[in-house]
Amino acid sequence: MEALISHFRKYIRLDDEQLRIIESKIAKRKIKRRQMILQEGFVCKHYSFVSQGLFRMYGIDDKGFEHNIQFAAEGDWIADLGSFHSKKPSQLFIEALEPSEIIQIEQKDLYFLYLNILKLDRVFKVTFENKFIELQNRVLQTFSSTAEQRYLSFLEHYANLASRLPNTQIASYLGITPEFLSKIRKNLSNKS
Amino acid sequence: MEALISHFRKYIRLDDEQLRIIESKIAKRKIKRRQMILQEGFVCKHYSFVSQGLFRMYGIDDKGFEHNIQFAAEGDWIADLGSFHSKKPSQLFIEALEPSEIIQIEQKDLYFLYLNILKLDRVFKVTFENKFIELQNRVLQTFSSTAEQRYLSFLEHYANLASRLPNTQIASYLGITPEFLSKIRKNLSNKS
DNA sequence: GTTATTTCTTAATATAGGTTAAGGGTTTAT
DNA sequence: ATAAACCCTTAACCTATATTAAGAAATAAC
Repeated sequence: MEALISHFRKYIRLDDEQLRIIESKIAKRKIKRRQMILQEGFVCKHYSFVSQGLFRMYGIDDKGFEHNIQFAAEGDWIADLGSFHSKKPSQLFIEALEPSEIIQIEQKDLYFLYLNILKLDRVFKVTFENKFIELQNRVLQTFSSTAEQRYLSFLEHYANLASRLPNTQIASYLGITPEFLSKIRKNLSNKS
Repeated sequence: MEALISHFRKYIRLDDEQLRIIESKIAKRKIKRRQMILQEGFVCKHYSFVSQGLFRMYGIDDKGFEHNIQFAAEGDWIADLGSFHSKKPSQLFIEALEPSEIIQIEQKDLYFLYLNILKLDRVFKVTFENKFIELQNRVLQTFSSTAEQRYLSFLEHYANLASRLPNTQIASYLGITPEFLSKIRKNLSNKS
């Protein structure tokens, strides 16, 4: 659980009593490669903090194609926030791409923590604000750059992830097919 | 200033002293149609709360084309959050599409308010979380639907905005050209 | 109320990226 | 160690959307 506690401590100070409360509300889980922690049609019941491993969140379109909307590695939170708060069935899947370990908080427990440790609002305010900024850049880039530019920018910006992900998964995140990514990679290697 | 105060009161209770502090840190401004409140190359120095009117935030690509990344109408916040917090020059523009009125908070004042009215963290946590959910849906939709489906979904979901915006602006938000939107609209009217 | 500016539409042509299909390479699980 | 599953690449053909250009319609400014 240390990973989560030190995550919180980046933003706020916590006394022993507060630590005790937090620890009583969280649970550690080991997740196997390929295992889903959320499936379409189910309500997203947990926030999951990744202490080890790698996940993807994706949706499936009319034609059955998957579209990655987010990856989450060590130090990231992952959940379908819409489903979590509305308690409506999710349209998304969250799957482990590597053997992983997560720390989970249930909805009622998170609300309890928000009420009893007011500073947690700050932690999550900052987290959501940063994620929003990141996503907004992604939207702008999607509309204003070619697939090749987006691929290069992904490699540069997420070098760590890129080396752990199959190209298939990167292509899906970039909004292109694996075949087209392959063409891009060939072009790039010819250039240099 | 009432608009902003009642916005805060949707989320938290504020006593008279807190109201006084907030009111001392905010400023009302009238903005003309076409006026920019942020331009590329400048640091975004304010959070702006729209009490009246309509804005768009956009970026410009290599070829000089504009891409709308967000609209903001009554009750919305608008700012380049990345530039605001990092104090680095923005790559974005924020322009009034209608004669408008905004309530602005400067960076140091917002930080002061965060320190002195802790519950504001909750207000902005919820705001950012909701904006994040919305944006994530937009990303998924961008990759998994055709332009026609996205247009229909925009009309349905943002009926209010749609009726106030020229199609040019909607097209830019959807990531397509005005010409192609025109073709889509023709197709739709033939269908029905 | 007129004029200037912006917005919308149409149509012909062009292109980034998708689809299909198939073979070879790599991982993974046992 | 081996079989099974997955992943990557290539190539020919296809499609959604872009580009260019130009006129008509609507809106804003004076």
